[in-house]
Amino acid sequence: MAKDAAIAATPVEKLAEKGPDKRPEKGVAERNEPTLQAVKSAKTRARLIEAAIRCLVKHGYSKTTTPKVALEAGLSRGAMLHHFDSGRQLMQATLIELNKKRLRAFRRAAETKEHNVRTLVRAYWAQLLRPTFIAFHELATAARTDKELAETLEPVRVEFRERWHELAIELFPEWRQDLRRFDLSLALCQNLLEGMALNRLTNGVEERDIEAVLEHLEQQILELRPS
Amino acid sequence: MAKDAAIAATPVEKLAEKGPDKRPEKGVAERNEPTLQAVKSAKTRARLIEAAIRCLVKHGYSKTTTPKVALEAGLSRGAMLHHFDSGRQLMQATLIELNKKRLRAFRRAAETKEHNVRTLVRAYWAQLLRPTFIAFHELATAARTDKELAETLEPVRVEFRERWHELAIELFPEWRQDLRRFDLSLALCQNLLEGMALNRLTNGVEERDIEAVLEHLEQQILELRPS
DNA sequence: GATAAAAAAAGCAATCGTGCTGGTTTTATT
DNA sequence: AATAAAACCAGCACGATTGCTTTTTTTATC
Repeated sequence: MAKDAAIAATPVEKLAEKGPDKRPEKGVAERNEPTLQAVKSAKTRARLIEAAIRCLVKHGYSKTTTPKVALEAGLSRGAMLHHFDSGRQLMQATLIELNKKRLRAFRRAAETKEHNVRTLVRAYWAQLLRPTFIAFHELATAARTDKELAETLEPVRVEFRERWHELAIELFPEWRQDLRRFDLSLALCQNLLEGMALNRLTNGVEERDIEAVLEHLEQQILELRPS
Repeated sequence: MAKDAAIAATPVEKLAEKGPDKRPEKGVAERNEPTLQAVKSAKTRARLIEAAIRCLVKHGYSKTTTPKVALEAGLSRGAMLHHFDSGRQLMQATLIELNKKRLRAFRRAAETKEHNVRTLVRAYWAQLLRPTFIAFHELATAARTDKELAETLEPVRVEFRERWHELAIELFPEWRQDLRRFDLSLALCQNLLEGMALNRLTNGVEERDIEAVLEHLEQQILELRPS
């Protein structure tokens, strides 16, 4: 992928759905193609993004190339560049999709299980073990030295933080009393778990320590909770 | 760098100092070149490794190429390959050197400052903000999908853990009473701080939260301490 | 000072990834 | 069924990187 960063600064929205702009409704001379072809396009785009995610997990960012992604998606490279003007655009779209996935998983976990600190901590930890997070981390790491990726990542991080904040305060409204401790709890949870998840990827943490850390974190958050 | 992984499995020791094998001492017909040229060789190797570290920090792993490293070191690419048979070997040697740097910084911090929990936490945090850790993280991330790098990283991680463990227990011998809590404290400290350091690199954590987390961690460790 | 070895530089072929262009098939609408 | 617009595929040319080989320079010892 890669290629030296340049000017860029593509609007984030455009990346999310470059696809065929669906004309509103009718129009005399205007051809109003509803969305039958657009659906296929969207599916193909999704397939490419999924393939990109798998490649990031399997080969890592540095070895994730456009031919590999196309092959993984079962498409030709030409078709791929028809949907994404460049390999970089694909990566940016992938980053956005990864964020959506993480947020979806979050909300899902919050809906099904009952809302106590333990389940929420466990739910997040479970998320960090999935490919989605691994791929996200690959891109986040690359974004440190890739201006365009960084520009895509920034709003993503903001949204993630906000959504998580919202969700957590929705589940535990009593925490509204002390937002200071609330933020601390979130920061604690996120950084500790993510750090452990990352270290785990390359044997940087003893497997037997994990459970103890999880339990301790839960205890900590409980003690930080207001009433 | 990169290039598909193959067989490899080079002994780690060899990577650290491939240089000219210094003959023991004397020997009749044996030419006993002491180490005058060897010193220069070692210096050049060090220069290359330093250049590699700077490249990792500046460009990230995926864009760290042999020409860039050679340029950064002020050497020709030919000279570089004279000291390291391949770009990958350089990366492996760099990984080992980074580990040494981290351990050195550790011991240094332990020697100068007085030994209380706060200073040790702060010392580690300070380490995580330095280029050494950034470069290390680039290589650790790459190692996840690079077998050879992973083989180099494994003993590195083991040594780091052991040394840190030794040092900490040396500074706080009272902790020997409860190794369980001791391990927990170390895991807590390492994963939380590293996670925060990594998130910080791409604006993944609010700057104002950092201080609160640090203080909370210190408090936590103090409460985990035996007497 | 001569000489041999190491260090450094320069050059070479091969490979690979990228972006793009031209052409083919599919799909949707009239 | 015709047609136009997509989705898709194959192939090209450029640039970059890699590992290796060959040549020059430095350096150390006799």
